[in-house]
Amino acid sequence: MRFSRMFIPTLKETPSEAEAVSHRLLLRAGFIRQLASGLYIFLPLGYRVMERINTIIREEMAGIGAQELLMTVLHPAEIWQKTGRWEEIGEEMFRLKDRTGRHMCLGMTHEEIMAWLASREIRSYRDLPQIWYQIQQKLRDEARPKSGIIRTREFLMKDSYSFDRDEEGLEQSYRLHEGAYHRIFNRCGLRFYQVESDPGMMGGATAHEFMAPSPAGEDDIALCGSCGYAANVELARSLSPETEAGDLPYEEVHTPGKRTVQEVSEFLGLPPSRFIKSLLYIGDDGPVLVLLRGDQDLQERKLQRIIGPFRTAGKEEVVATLGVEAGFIGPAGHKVRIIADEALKEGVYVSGANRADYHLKGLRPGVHFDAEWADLHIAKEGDRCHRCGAPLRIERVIEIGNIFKLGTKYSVPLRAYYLDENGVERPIVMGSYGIGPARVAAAAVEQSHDQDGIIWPRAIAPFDVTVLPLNMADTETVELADELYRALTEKGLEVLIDDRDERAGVKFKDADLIGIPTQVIIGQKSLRQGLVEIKDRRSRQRELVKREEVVERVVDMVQGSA
RNA sequence: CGGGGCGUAGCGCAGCCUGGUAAGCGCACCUGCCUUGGGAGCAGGGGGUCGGUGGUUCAAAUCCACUCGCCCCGACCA
Repeated sequence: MRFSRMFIPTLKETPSEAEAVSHRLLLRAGFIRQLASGLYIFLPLGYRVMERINTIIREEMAGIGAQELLMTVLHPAEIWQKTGRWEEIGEEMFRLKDRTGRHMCLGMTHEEIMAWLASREIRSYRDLPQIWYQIQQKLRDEARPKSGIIRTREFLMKDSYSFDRDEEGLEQSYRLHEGAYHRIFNRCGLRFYQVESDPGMMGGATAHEFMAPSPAGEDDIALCGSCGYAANVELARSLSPETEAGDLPYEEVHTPGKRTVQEVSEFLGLPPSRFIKSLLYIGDDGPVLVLLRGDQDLQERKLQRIIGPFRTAGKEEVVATLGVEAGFIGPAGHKVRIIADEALKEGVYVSGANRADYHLKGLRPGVHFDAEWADLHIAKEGDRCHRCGAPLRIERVIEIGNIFKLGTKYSVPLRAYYLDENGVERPIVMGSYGIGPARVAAAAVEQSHDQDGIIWPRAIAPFDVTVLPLNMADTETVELADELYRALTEKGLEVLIDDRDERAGVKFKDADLIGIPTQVIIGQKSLRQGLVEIKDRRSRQRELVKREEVVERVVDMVQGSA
């Protein structure tokens, strides 16, 4: 491909709206353009990267026997109504009517449609198992699109769905995907973790996410370097640091105006971990008092899993429900449901005395109050692993893929049943598995760049090699460049030749920005000695090679580390 | 949806507080000369209803109201 004929609008300056590294670089290097909030156009370079990622995905999906198909973007409402998600999902779903007034939506995922297809076509256990996948546009009216290509309203997604007879079959399909995902992300050159995740509204029990570490991410994961425990902090368990031991006499103390743990802690000279935080939430089934150790914070997802949707209680609600104002609430003597974090099971604590301006020392769980025990706190850096006790670390990550065991959540309402050997009708057991190719690309840029630009992993770079004839006015340079371009292309490499009539500096800057892994630089000075320079974008190392040996050397480089 | 910020030429910005003499700079773009190993130089040139609407005023990029759009933090994220 000739640079002069390819649409590569590079930018010297960063558009002001771009914050995330991947957003800035993809914009500057001419890979993407923004159409509106959360809507991005992939320019030729960006599209090439996406296609290379998709090719890797297709190869690995084929490797586990998955079959590619293509569904529609527009869905009739009835199918979504059957599973209840038409109502469950709020404003995030784009909805519209066709000309006859029929309700439709734009597909944000395809569990329903896949199950619908299966319900019509799969009759017998002999038809199972199946794995169907597509690489299809998804639309979600995101509350807050952000970070360039990482969170958009319209995005490409590889989504596959497995159909099995039973849990055992599902387990196998799940493992196949797990393996394929590891191969895909490795081939794409990403650093990533597989972590336990919250199945959430997808239903089902087991779910994992594939997470690429990056400060531009939106999730945090907890990792144990010792036993390998890895989980999204939404559900990560952890042991809080031991609290200071020492008995406290059971007594009420006057704490005028001291409400927060911080204030009372300083006032009484005791560490926050000796306190019980009492927080009132209002769930669908009424108020719930949540108890946490003073040095911990509530992981709302964990509470939600126990009591469903909830909100914090207002000031008046606190007084009306508990008879005391916030700041002096204690765990004892209330009629509301009380759920306490497990970290409070042992020890002697200080808490509110249920009386304005007073706190209570010497509180013992099981003696002075009772509660349901649950894991409620957010796992923090420095907490210990609940499995092996080693310290946990927390990392910020981009979710690049996920795998869910769905079970029969979609097959039952959509009547996707098959007949087993005994002629018994059984629901198909499903799994669903996603990968966001654009996030893979963004994560690659986030993880692999320097001051000058992108450094593409070889397997997903828009081109394998770029040829830079520095002086287009020099016939010998141009001729050699063309010759090398042809020879490299014949070797099966994707080559971009910068044939623009630009100064050397411009070509160097653009080449580094765009991030093609190997640069072949043809300058007059070296050429007079019959030498051509080969530069590795990542290491920045240059080597001078005899002009006859360039092709062989470049092919080695490209294939060597691919 | 709550909080914050920003809309002036393709991009990055100044001007706004203190209304008039304020449509300006750098880059990019076009023409010519020159130059060719890290975003050159000189000369000439094109391009902007100052996001939109309404108001205040003799006069609005500048003040006021409304509105649209974009970004960031949070909530949400099937």
